[in-house]
Amino acid sequence: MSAARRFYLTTAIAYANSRPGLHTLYEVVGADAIARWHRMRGDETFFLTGTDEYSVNIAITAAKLGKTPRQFVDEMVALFRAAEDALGIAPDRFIRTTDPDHVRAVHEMIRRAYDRGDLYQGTYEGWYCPNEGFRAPSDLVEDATGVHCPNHPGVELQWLSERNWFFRLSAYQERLERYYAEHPDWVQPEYRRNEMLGFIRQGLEDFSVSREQAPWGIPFPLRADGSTAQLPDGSWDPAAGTVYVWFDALTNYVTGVGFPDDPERFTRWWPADLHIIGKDINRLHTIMWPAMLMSAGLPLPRRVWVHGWLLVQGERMSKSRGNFLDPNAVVAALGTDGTRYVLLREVAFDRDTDVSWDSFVRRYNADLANDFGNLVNRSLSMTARYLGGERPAPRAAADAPLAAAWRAARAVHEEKVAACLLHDALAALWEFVGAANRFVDAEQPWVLAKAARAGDTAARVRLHGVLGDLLEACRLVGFAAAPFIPRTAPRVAEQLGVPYPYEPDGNGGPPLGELLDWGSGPSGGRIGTPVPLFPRLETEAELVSRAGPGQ
RNA sequence: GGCGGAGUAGCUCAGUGGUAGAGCAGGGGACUCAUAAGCCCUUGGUCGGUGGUUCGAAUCCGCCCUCCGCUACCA
Repeated sequence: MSAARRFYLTTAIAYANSRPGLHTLYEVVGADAIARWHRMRGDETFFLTGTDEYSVNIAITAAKLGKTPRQFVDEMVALFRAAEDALGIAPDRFIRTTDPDHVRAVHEMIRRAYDRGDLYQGTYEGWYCPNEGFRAPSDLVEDATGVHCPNHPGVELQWLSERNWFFRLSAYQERLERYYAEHPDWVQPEYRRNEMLGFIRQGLEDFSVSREQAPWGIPFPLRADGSTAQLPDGSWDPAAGTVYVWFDALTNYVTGVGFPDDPERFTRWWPADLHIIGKDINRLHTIMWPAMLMSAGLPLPRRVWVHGWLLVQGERMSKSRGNFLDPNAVVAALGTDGTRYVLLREVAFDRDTDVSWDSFVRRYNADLANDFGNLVNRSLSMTARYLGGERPAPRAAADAPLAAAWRAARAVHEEKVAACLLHDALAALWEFVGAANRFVDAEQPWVLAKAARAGDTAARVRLHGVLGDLLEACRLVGFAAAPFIPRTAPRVAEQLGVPYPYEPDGNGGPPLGELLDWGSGPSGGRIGTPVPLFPRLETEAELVSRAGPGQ
């Protein structure tokens, strides 16, 4: 492990068209855990997340509610931020595409593309659904009454033709292929990379980057002749149109670290180390975005991680399907850390996963209440009862069976976090929790305590060693899992009677690695009061059976 | 249609040539420090189908069935 370095990671910005769903925040929770991991390791970390707020749909929705688009998105953003607080998410910046510095960044990206010769005016035409915008021909259904949008079959489609700016993506096919070849790991998991490579090899078409008839958007900064569209009073000529989604949304990643206002800060943080995105926007991030950056003369992100979806009975959890879970409701039931743990352990970060309340509750009870929570509680209770609350030191690593198990678990855990396989990372940690629970039953401290009370000195020494090892195991898991359960980790430390040197967002304190060596905790002292960390939840079935007939 | 992937215990999955595995769920047991938790044992699968290769196949090859991902302007 090298000395502190800088680590910049981002999530996709969430579309602020309605209240947040758990499936949207899942990605942010995962990114937050990775960000905390880097902060605690001592890396200088910048974690960016935020909201995408411009679109025709948002303007329409706001109008239906009798609000201005700005009022509407302000309300949605407040809901996103509240839900993220409830989930313990601590970004270094929450960016909004409506932020003033983002407008400057978008304009600069467009100017650079224009200067490079990658922007030209052309005509965009196609079937337009008033509810959804332009639809690809492959997305349309045709019947006797004509062509319809599959999502709004009753709405009449219009054939629209607009004069728009286009980005010359076609010119980047070769450069993208070369970049993929020279950076084989830059899109992960590998099968996602292969999909994109296949797409590139099919040939790339230019894409439109402006709209004439979408007033709720960032003003397009250029006129047809390339001159500025800014008016003498500083405002922008509406006749120049607005920026369409690609430049508007993707640019947030550079805005977030100072582009173009603060070149020094930007140079320090860019390129991003990691973009975390959902599989539905892979193409935007691994084909269009790199081409845009090449056009702007900027380095490309080092890695893009493509996660899967949360499914409900095999179907994608989504706002439009209406089958999404309210993050606040889940937090109310499982707690902040319970929700974070269950999301990141139960859902595989590299593919789709079916979820349900039942799966969440079972995972919470099995892993948090029964395995880890109870391990901490039983270890502390025995220490209080048998040793009067004095915390014994763990045995030397060579003499402690758990030390070897820890060494193995820690190595796998660190490897899996680095590989973004967060579910596997937690599994490695919990395998060690299982080893600690088996250790308790193998050693039977209650038998040792009885013998010690009867004057058996060897039993007394062994009791101290066993309980010292157990408390050490609890400490190590508590700190290693802290990026995933950041509000519980300090409580673990407090109950164990050891200091917790990190700030609420994971900054400060020594490099985490120093605290994860067996025996690296403070010696001596007393434990705190044992309090269950994760109260066991009753399943729906248990509640029903307990109520009994006629109740 | 093209390219890619997957079908293994009730559920989620691991297992790429040598007598079928894990976790959870279900059943039984011994214990008692603990959040009626933990620990031990255990029920359960002709490893999608079929035909081959091989001394031997979940594992390699052919065909078939089913499912999924990608196949450009909703974000």
